[in-house]
Amino acid sequence: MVAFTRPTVQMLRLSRKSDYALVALKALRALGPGDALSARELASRFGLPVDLTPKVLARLAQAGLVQATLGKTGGYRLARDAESITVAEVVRILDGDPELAPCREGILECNRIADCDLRHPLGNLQREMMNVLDRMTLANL
Amino acid sequence: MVAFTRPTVQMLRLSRKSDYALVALKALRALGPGDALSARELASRFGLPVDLTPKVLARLAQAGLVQATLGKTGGYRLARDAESITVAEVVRILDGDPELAPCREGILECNRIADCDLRHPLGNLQREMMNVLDRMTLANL
DNA sequence: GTAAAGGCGACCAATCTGGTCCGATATTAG
DNA sequence: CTAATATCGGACCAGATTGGTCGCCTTTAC
Ligand code: SF4
Ligand code: SF4
Repeated sequence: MVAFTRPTVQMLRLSRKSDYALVALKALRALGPGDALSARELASRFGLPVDLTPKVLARLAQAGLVQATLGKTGGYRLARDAESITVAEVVRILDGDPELAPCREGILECNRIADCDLRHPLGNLQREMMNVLDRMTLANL
Repeated sequence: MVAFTRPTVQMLRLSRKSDYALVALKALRALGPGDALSARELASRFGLPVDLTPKVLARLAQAGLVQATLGKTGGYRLARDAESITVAEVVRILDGDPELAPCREGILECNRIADCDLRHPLGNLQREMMNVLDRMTLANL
């Protein structure tokens, strides 16, 4: 019953969580020095999933990117300079360290993994890609 | 019954099809000028899925990366210089043009898409990423 | 004490990917 | 002619990941 189910490419894509995280971080960055924003406020302001947003923020807090204040008037604020927060770091926090080559997908392991002349070049590629994501900071995005 | 089901990150990853394509292309590159390899041979030599390999090769043939020879002694060979075949091109052929930002996931469309100051920066990032993949040719991988 | 906030774990539904199984046709070597 | 190859198409399903929700608990402001 859906009009256009354009199949979407999942590969080489940012996860939704990372996207949400970037949205939230960007909002926190625009905050005054003493202010804070609650997860609920962030969610309602940007239309993010209400129950998922706190989880994302919590991960960021664990990782030390944002600082959480408990209590009734609590909320989140940036814990570090916006210049030191990169897209790559956010991705690592929320999705884990990605591997470009699909050598191990879940339980499946590629049977050529022992002797494959593709792994190392792809590893280099991956590092280059992450470097790109690492050069993009919260400040200049 | 599986020992370590390490959850794998699907994001920022090459699809299996693209991986297979690279494996096959690399093998074709090592071929003599007049020789060719059949999909069946490629599959058995590298342990690729027998029924999927012809499909992948067919896509590459459509795109003009490899040349298919019909008939009993047919097979595939590279149709272009290895220097002109890039990882990015293979990905585009097999998975489509990836978008870094998950603005549209299938039917879902992000509700902030109209006014989002994240899209354009992420678009730039995406272009940079694809440039990285575009600089890696079949020759120097 | 109460309300509002964060933290955490478990769970379920939607979705995508990969892989398989079909079938039919054109082409070429031998 | 026969066999083996490529081409094209589609339908289908099982596995895995992702995203989203629910529920309960702790902490803090007022
Ligand atoms: S073929 Fe090589 S690169 Fe691709 S998955 Fe297997 S081991 Fe990794
Ligand atoms: S928030 Fe912006 S970048 Fe992220 S999906 Fe929505 S529109 Fe795209």
